[in-house]
Amino acid sequence: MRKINENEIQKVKLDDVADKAGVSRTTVSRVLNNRGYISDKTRQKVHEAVELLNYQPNEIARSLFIKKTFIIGLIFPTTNNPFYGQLIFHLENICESFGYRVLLCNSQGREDKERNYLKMLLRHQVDGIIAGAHNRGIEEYNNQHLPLVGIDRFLSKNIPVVSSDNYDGGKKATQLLIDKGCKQIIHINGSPSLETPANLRREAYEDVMKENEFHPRTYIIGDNVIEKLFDENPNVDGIFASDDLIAANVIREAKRRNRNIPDDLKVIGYDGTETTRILLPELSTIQQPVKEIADLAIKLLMKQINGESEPQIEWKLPIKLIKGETT
Amino acid sequence: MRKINENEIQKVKLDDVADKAGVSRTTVSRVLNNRGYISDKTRQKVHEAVELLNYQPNEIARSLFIKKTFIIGLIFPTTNNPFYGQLIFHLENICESFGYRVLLCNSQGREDKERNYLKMLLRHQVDGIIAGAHNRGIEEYNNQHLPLVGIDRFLSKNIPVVSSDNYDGGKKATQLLIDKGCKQIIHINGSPSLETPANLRREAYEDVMKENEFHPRTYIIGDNVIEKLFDENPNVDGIFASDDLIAANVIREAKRRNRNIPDDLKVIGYDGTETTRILLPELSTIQQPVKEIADLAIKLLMKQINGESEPQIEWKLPIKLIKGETT
DNA sequence: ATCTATATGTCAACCGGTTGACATATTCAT
DNA sequence: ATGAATATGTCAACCGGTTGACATATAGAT
Repeated sequence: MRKINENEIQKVKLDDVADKAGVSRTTVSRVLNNRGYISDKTRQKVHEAVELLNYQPNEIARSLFIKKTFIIGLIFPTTNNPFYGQLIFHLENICESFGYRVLLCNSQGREDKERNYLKMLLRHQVDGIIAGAHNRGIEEYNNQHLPLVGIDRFLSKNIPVVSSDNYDGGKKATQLLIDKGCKQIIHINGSPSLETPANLRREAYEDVMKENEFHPRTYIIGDNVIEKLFDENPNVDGIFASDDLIAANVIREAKRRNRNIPDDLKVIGYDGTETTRILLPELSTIQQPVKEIADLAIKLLMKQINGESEPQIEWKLPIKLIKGETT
Repeated sequence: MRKINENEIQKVKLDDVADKAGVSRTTVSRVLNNRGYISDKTRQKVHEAVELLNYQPNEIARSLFIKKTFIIGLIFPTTNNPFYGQLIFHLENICESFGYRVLLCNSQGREDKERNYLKMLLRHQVDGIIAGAHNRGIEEYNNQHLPLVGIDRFLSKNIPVVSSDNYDGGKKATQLLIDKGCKQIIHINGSPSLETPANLRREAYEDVMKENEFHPRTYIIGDNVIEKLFDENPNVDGIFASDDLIAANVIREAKRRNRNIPDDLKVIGYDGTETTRILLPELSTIQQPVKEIADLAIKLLMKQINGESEPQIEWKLPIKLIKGETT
């Protein structure tokens, strides 16, 4: 560090290292990037100077020239949710192992925020984006030739989507309730207007119900849905919630109404995150392969970044049925 | 977008806009940044060109010149934890409202990772860092004159630390167990070698215990601590866990041993995150003011970024005792 | 001694913006 | 008509790296 004048402290830059080592700027850059012929003596002088000055290359300057930032944008509703928290953890982790860093965007399910984040990421020249936000109709996703992968979320018809096998999950959840003898099974799901593969959970639920000659009934998440559900269906004896938090709310409401779980009412959720397994281990649920989803998403993104082609658009990973004490 | 040759597609740049609008590069920059005198006619021409070409300024180039990236680095153990997930959500959110973006780093409690992340953030020229990672002795935190704020974590003696009132939390938790009639109360905590204000939870526990003429006993988190705790203390009737996930594990083990909660054994946790409140609402806990912590941390960071001085180093925010069914 | 191949290093343009210094045009007062 | 003030815009240097083109030195071959 070198003082220019009071208060202003200049960061060490390449030229300082070059001066110290008694070589040119280029030589230092060559040494640091291992390019061209450099004698051991020079190499060492440079490394000593770098060490001595504690030089940290300015990635911004580097990025500008090489037109690559090694930054991936992540757009998800919120880290304050066990599923996304766990997913983002793995995504960040894997990115890091590939030498990429991660700009985090919590879109909070708001289309305007998502759009702004997308623009911001483009201005920041990110090398790719992984999005699992919950909005549709962001046309910006289409006309960018930017590496992009969706998680549980259709972004545009040519953009790969990675998700768990939602249909199978919905099927297994519903089947479990039926096998356990439930007669009136209700499903709680997010709005079907969101174009997400998670809608397949509902589809599977309806298919299985019909196959077994039951009448499917789905409630859409919203204010007081759970209370309404219980009020309108006093005899409900099986509930398939499309995520574990909803399932937890169902359980709470059931307790409030003195419904005994699993005797009077069986409940199964969806996600099976680590946090849920710890906080609510008795919950039956469909566990998503979160790490595998993250792995695949990054793999597909890296392929795009490296210009390799990949025709497959939809990717489904196997889920796992966890039978707990709530069924 | 303008094709240079096959496959390569050049992003629209300032010069393209200038050409389109029939003015110079400077003029476009002036219009976009509202500097100097620009006639309405010129201004409009430029805006039209920007619109037409869908121009997105390259923030990398801009950052390089103005020496400011509007990026804040966040270093925390993992988003896959309800407390950090919620905290990071708020931090990102508030940053966004100030026009800053966030580079996320999951240090996983590993000192080497934390150190590497720190270096990476410096190379990326972040404007500031908020760290709540769980290691000590990262000397790099000291000699950087970089805006820095710790959350629940001492980084260096001049770096502000924001935390909840851990002493008060520990006191209230312990006192509650005593008030409820517990005679043998045990505390489970992280390693005291981590220099975190969270150690005050333990200190308060010990102080309150002694005041009440009880013998304090603390177990450090590790393999099978909980089983060991029960094995070694068959008569334990109160457990104060230093976070809610541990409390949940305690509850699970207690059930396995057919200990009735709260009759035979009372349990209280710490954190009281939204996720815990949903998944395990019956848990008694000390709730941290997560959003307020985030607010204050960002406020302190912004002060540093703007060069304002702030003598206070330690900041404590009030916690809230939530009495649930486990006590 | 001359020529070529191999090492080693320097120069200067470039990435895409920003901005101080400067040039020109227009308006207004004297 | 002249000078000063105001309006409008251009030029070129700069941010801190990277890299192709080029210069020089040394070694080895003929």
